[in-house]
Amino acid sequence: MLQRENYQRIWHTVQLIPKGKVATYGQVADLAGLPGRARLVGKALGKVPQQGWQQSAVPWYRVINAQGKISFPIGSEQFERQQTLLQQENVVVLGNKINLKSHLWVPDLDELLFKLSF
DNA sequence: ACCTTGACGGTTC
DNA sequence: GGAACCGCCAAGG
Repeated sequence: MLQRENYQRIWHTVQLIPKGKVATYGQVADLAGLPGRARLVGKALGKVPQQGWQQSAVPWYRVINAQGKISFPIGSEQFERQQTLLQQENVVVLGNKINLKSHLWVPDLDELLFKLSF
């Protein structure tokens, strides 16, 4: 299917997010060559193979929303899990606020040119 | 085939 | 800041 191709692009892109950094859904969508389709990123992440809470090849937890917040209801199990995983990488999460100024991933030219050719 | 539901985001007020 | 609105589109009912 074609949408499977989109998911692959998204997963591939998410894998490039370095440890200790985060990216937004919209940013990932853009980098994956799917501008304007941030919601699709959320969907794709929910369908990551091995979708359990154990470590997957795709660091889904490094993706947050444009407001710098975790997109799960505060207090939910998923919220806690994501927060924990982020904090394990020294990403500061205070009151569901992440400082994008210091933690947002800014891909360098090398990555844009060679790792993502969409 | 129609309707609803999202791990969203930008614009506007 | 925050809330309302709209655009987005794959899945599931």
